Amino acid sequence: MSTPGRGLHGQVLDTLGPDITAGKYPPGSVLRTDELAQRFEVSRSVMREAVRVLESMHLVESRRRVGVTVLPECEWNVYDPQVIRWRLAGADRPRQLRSLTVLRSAVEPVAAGLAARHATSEQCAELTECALGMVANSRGHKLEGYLFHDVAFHRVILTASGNEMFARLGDVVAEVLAGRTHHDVMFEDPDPAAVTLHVQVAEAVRERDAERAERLTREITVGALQELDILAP
Amino acid sequence: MSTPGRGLHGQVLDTLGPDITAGKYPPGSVLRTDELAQRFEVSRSVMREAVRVLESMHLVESRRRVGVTVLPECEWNVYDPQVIRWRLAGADRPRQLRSLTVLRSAVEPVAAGLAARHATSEQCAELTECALGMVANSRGHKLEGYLFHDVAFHRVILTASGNEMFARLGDVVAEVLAGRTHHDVMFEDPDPAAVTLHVQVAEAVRERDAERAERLTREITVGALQELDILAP
DNA sequence: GGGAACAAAAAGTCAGATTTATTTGTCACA
DNA sequence: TGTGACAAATAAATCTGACTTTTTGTTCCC
Repeated sequence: MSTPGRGLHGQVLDTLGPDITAGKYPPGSVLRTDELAQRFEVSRSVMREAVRVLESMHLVESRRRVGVTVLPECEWNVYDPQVIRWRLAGADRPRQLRSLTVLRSAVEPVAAGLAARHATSEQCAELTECALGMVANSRGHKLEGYLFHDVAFHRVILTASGNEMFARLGDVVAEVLAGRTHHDVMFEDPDPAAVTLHVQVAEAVRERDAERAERLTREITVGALQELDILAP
Repeated sequence: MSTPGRGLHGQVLDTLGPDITAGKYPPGSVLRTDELAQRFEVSRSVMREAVRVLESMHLVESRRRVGVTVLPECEWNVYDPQVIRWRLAGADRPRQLRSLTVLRSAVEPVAAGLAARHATSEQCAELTECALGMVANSRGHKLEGYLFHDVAFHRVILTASGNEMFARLGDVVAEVLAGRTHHDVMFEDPDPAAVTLHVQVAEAVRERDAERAERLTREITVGALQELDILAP
């Protein structure tokens, strides 16, 4: 996944990024460039490049005479795919998954509604194909095959919405779905009701029924929220 | 706004970033570090830092023996606040505003529903205060005062939702609202119906009525969509 | 006790040398 | 003619050391 170690500075980030997002250095901690360069056995220039990237993610702030200060969590660019991966790999993975699932529950229904209006006929076909793939893999512990088509399905919806911001959430959704299948408990076959809903969403989009596509997708995301016990009592 | 020119590499980014996001260098264009360093009259090290930042935003890709390649728009980290600002400052500002407004319409209603469940009493008080501020500035061409309270209102909603991903959209919403007031036509006083809706949302949150808060906020965002002529025929 | 001058610390900048990976072209051999 | 290996060219990647600038804290004098 992603691009591990594209250059020395990338390798430094692969350790330093997760360390920071994991809270190893509490907000306000001060690091010094020279010290870091020594620790990672790289030149100062390489270390500076790494710091610049962390700075662009608002994970740290570099100030003269002070050093590289770790910023509080509320400043981080939590939409940066790299930051998301680092956080998902760390200890607060569960909390991160909850945040992302709530985001999904807000975005995907609207995206589905837009997809019903803007999807090309190719995208409609893709969608149907994905839904059928999900059905075909919904019984008999074929979880990987199911996941593959599930991810593809939601990617098509987000892309077909015609909104670039939605489209870019495809990777996030993929990460969340993969996380649910691999890390969390999902020994059993997927919920048949969920499978049916996906098929119906594909139908609704094909029939240009925006309202129905939105409502059905909302049911899917409500299910995702319930799996994580996120809901009102 | 933001932090212009934090170091030489920042100044380089202030021109190179907008240039790239404006499409001045079409996707696939190849830039060379040395050439750029000469053009901007900075050392190669500074140029490299700038390139690293652009690379972390997925605006460009740097490869040996090839150079710095500009990536297609679909690769960009469109949620990066810096990228958003650059694009809003450029020629496709209208398209960007539409994307962001659609995102708002998806996120804010859900955020309001969550805020009704999780808002602290201080946040409820803030919300009421903001709504009252909007009312007070809703007549007599007090657009700046209105904008100030409007931005604050939506920030509180997003923060009070308790979801960090939502909270981080505060700046985006601020940008969109400011854009509407300053750039687009808004000579007249704001729509009285919108003002009333804000007051009612504050009420709903205070009374912990999640469903009503969500529904009312959806009405607000539908209004925002209509202003930009984004809606079904 | 307050303000100005001074000193130290750390990031910021630059320039040159060197290394490394990738592409591209060439040449020999099948 | 095509294909493989090998060599050269190229531009990024890295390292190093010297120098600059800004900020902060201290000290000294009034």
